[in-house]
Amino acid sequence: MARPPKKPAARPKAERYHHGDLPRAMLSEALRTIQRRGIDSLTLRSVGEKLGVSRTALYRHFANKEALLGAVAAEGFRRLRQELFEAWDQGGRGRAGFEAMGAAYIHFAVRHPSHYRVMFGGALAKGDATLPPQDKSADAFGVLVDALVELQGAGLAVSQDAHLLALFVWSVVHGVAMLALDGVLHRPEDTETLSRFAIERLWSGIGVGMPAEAVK
Amino acid sequence: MARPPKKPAARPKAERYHHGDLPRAMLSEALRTIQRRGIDSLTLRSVGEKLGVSRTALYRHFANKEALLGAVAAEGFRRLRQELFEAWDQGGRGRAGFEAMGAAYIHFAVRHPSHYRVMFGGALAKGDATLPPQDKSADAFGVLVDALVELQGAGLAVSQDAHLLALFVWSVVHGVAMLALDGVLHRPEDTETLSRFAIERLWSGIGVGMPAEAVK
DNA sequence: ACCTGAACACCGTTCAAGT
DNA sequence: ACCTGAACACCGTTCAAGT
Repeated sequence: MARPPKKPAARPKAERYHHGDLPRAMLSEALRTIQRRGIDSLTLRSVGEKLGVSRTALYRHFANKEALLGAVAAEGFRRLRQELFEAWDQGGRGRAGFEAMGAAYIHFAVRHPSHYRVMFGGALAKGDATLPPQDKSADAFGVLVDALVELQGAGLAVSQDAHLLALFVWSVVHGVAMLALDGVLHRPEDTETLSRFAIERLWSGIGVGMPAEAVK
Repeated sequence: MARPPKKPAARPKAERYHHGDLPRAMLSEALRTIQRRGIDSLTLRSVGEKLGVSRTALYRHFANKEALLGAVAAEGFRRLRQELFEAWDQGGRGRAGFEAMGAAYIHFAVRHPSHYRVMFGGALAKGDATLPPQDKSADAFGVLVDALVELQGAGLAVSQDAHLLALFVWSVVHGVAMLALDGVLHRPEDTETLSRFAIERLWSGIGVGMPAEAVK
């Protein structure tokens, strides 16, 4: 009423995001919410509010909520891919690297339970039509296939279809991760114990070499 | 207006369920919807409508929608438990029985994808407070533990903590099942191939006997 | 080219009221 | 003891309108 508004003033938050990369801001805000309050707390309204933007602004950049979740999933596969490769590479790319990669996979899921759940059962499950242009899960999977091929080349892994081997390895770590997230493993040590056991058994089913030393 | 209603008449559907077991009718209606139209189509309104009952009648028998889903999950574990036991028992309770049990697990998940998803990630994940009185997943798990103990007694399985072994086996079949449901395995044959491979590798990591015949 | 505000259809849930 | 009907708070989404 009283004060003469020379500049538009106010709109402090809106100003911040109008010029920036709104799609990216929405993605990272969605990620934040999912990680900290769970998937049920993610509403388009809350995302808009947090970003100082209308609740329908999202539709200028994403087809709908499902598309936003698809972007969240793709980002998850991108990060998983990187963590897997680092574990494999820094682990020395041998047996130790392989086992580090398995542990890193499970660790990622346990550290980001809600994000991990969005990565699966979401866009992936609804048929290829709604998949993002490049399926980011293929990237993460590719790291695993590459590792197995390299192990085979070094005579460290069984020489069988690498794609099938990789699917098997993925099944095992995915299964352990899901059981952990589903609350079947009640104490954190249980996850650790199963994780170690599974990866060790996995190697003795995949790796070639010592004839399964007697289990004492 | 015109016709004099001697008997209450009408209310043809309501009459049918007032005396019956409404909770059970609601559970099976929910199950039907989930199996045929997916979890997103399950609304309390539709359940009530199908049963000729108010959409809030459900609250007389279940705490809320989540509780209904918990009942759906429990029923799923009950059926899974039975199918696992039958596979194990009819398979001869040896190596063949064990492998039949693994195949039956994956088969159950593939045949009832939405139901299987409700079984996990739902009530199980939300902490012990909301779990049903007796955790029905323990029953299905118990069948697996019993089988492993029996295999150990017959000298067919590695002598190690049966609980840990069972968790490992569960991880593998759960992982294969989830990858199949998540659309990672595109063709049905892929599921079959991975399923067979995983169960065979599983046995050679769990069973005792022939020293891992050379993979040709 | 990007964003808003009102409106719409549809949820789960509560609660006073009925029988 | 069991069920109803209206009401409430909260969704995702559409669309004409603004800049």
